[in-house]
Amino acid sequence: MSGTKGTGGRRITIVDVARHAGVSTASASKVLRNAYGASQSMRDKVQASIETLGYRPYAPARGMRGRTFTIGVVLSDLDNPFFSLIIEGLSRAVRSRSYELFISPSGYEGSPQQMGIEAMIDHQVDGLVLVAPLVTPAHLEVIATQIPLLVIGNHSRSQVFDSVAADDHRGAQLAVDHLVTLQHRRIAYVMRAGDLSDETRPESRRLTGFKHAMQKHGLSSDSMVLFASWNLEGGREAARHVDSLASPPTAVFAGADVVALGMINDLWDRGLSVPRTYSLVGYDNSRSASLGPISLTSVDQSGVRMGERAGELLIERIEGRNRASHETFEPRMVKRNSTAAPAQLIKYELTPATKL
Amino acid sequence: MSGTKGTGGRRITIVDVARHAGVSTASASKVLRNAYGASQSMRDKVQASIETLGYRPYAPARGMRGRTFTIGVVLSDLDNPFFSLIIEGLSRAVRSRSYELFISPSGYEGSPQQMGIEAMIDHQVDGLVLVAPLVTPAHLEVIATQIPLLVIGNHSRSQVFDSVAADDHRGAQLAVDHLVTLQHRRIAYVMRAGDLSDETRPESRRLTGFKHAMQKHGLSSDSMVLFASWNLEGGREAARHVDSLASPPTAVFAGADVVALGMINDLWDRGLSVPRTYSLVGYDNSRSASLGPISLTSVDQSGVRMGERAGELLIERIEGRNRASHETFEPRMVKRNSTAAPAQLIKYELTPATKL
DNA sequence: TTGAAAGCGCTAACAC
DNA sequence: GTGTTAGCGCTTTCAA
Repeated sequence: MSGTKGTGGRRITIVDVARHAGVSTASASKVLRNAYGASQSMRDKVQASIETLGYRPYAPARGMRGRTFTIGVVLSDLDNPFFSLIIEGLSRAVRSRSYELFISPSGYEGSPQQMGIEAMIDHQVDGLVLVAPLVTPAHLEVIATQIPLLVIGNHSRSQVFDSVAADDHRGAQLAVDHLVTLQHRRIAYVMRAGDLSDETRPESRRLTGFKHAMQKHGLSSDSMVLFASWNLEGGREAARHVDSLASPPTAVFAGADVVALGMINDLWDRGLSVPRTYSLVGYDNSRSASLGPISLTSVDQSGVRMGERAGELLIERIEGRNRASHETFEPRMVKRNSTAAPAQLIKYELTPATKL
Repeated sequence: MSGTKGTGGRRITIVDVARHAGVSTASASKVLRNAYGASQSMRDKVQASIETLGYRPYAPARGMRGRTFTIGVVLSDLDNPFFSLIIEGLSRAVRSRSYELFISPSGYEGSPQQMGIEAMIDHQVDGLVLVAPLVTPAHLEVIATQIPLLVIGNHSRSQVFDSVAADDHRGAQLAVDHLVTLQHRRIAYVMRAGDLSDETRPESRRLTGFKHAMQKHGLSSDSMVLFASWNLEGGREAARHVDSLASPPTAVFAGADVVALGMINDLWDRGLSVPRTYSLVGYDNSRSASLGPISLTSVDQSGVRMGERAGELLIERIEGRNRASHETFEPRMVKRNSTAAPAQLIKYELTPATKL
C-alpha cells in the first residue's frame, strides 16, 4: 500500500532516500545491502527514510551492478503434481532467506526449455534451479559458467554446479521388489518417451534400476518396457498399449504418478481397475496418489524436502560456497491398494469380456 | 548452445553487435526493436551480426529504459489444479507472442501476495496477471497505476485494469439447480475461509449465487455454509465438520475441486463415499475431477481458455489499447458420479455405524 | 536514414 | 566512516 511512487508517478529511488536522510547515495546503498562500513546512526537514519518514503530497490538497476535477490526455476509443466511438491519446498527455503522465486514452465521439449533458461539468465536472477531438465550434461556445464546452478533430479555430478536427486536406481528396485514379493513375474515399466541413452536422467536411471532388479530376481525375460508422454493422456495410451500385448504383464511400474493416474483412468473407462486387472506402482507419491479412491502404491522421493534442500544449497552457493555439493535422497515405498498378489486377478475378475 | 559469452566470459552486448555490423548502437537498437527508421540493408547486417555473435538483449538494461517482454503472474499456490489450467492457457498465449512468463506462487495470505506483486513490479515486467488475488478493489487500482494489470477471477470492473472472470453467481446456481433437480433440499456450501464481505471475490460471488438459488427454490432455511482452507486438508476438515452437524445436509457444494477432493478422501478413510453418504459438487472441473475413481461432478469454468484470453488481453493492453476490457465466461455443469438422488443415501448405505 | 551522447537506478572503487 | 563518481547495457532524444 505504501507509495512506491512519488509525486508525478515517479518511482522512489535511492537518490530520494539519500536526500531525505541527508546522506550520500553510496551510504544509502551500503545500508540497503547491509554492507560493511556504515555507522549505526547512519543505518538508523537511512532505514527511517526508506520506511517513510516506502522505497523499494529497483531490480533492473540492481541487476546491472550486483544481485537481484531472485532465484529462477525452470521446469516442464505445473500439471505434474510432483513439481508442485518441489516448488513448495523451494519456495519455503527461498522466502525465508528473503529471496524471491520466479518460475518458468517450459514444457517437455528441449528448445522451449532452453528459452526459459535463457530468459532467467537474461533477467539476471542470482541463481537457477532446473527441475529434471532436458539438457545434456555438457550443456549444464555451459549454463553453470553463466550462473550459479542447481539441478534437481538429474544425476550429473559436476564440479561446477550443485544437485539434489533421489536415488532413482534404488527407487525402481524398491518397486520391483515390492511387486515380486507379491508374486508378480511379468512386470512392465512405463518410461518417458524420449532419449534413453542419457544415464543422467531420472527416467533412464529408473529403467536401469528396473532391469537390474528384474535380473536379480531372474526375471529378465519377463520384463518389458513401454513408452509414454509424461501426462494423463500418455498414461491412457500406455494402458491401451498394455492391453494390446500378446502376453500382458500382471503388474505395471509407471515412472510417474501422472502416468499411473492416466492408466487408472483408462482402465476405469473400460470397466477395469487396479489391482484387479493388474497391479500398478507409481512414482513420486504425489497428493493424488494418496486420495482414497485412487490409493496408488507409489515410490516417495520426498519432493518437498528435495525442493527445500535445493533452495538452501543454491543460496549457500550464491553467497560464497565454491565447492560443488551433490545430495541424494533415499526413496521409499508407500504401499497402498493398487498393488496385490496376481492370484487376485482371477479371483476378483468380474467383467466377462476382459482379455487376460 | 550459442555463445552468449564472449572472450573472458563477458556477455555479448549491443555494442559488440553494432561494432561487428559496423553500425551505431542506436541503429542496432532500432533493428532489435523493429523500430521505425532503419533501412533494409541495415536490418540485414545487424540481424546477421546478432546471429553470428549469439546476442541476446540483457533484460535489466532493457528494463531501465523500455520493455522487458516479460509477463508476471502472481497466484496463490500451484497445488490447486485450477491454476495449472490457467497457466496452461496463459503460457500458450504469451509464448506465441514472444513474451516470457514468470510465475510467483505467493500463498493464501495478503502480505506474501503483496510481496509477490511488488517483486514483479520491481523486476519491471511489462504486465501483471493476478489470479484470484487477495487484494481489495481499491488496491488493485493502485497497482494498475504502476503497471498494466489484468485480474483473473475477481469481479472488480475498473476503468484502469482488465479482467477475465467466470460468472460465479451463475456457476453456483447451476450447482444448486442440479442438486435440487435430484431432489436434494438440505444443501451445504463450502466457502473459502476468509473475508466474505468483498463481493468482488469469486467465492463470495458463489456464496451469493448459492443463497439466491436456494431462495429461488424456497430452500433458504435448508441451506448452510461451512468454511474451509482452500486445500486438501481444508476439505478433510470440512468433511468432519459436516458429520458433526445436528442435521447434516444430503448434498454439499464445495467451492473448489481441491476441497471436494479432500472431503472425498476423509470420507473414504472412514469407509464412506460419495454420493452414498451425500452428493458432492466441486468447482473448476480440474483434471483430478475427471479421474474415473473420483468422478466428481463439477462446475467447469474453462480455465485454459480463460488463461489464454487473459494473456491476449494483457498484451493488447501493453501494446496500446487504453480502454479497459472485461470478459465473462459462462460456466457449465459437468455431471459425473458424485451426485445422485438422496434416496440412494439409504438404499446404498452399507456401513452400519454411520450417522446420517 | 544514421550516429553521438545523455541518462535510467544502482553498486563499487576510490578519495576524502 | 562518508561522499564523489564512473559505468553497467540499453533506449531515446537530437543533430547531422
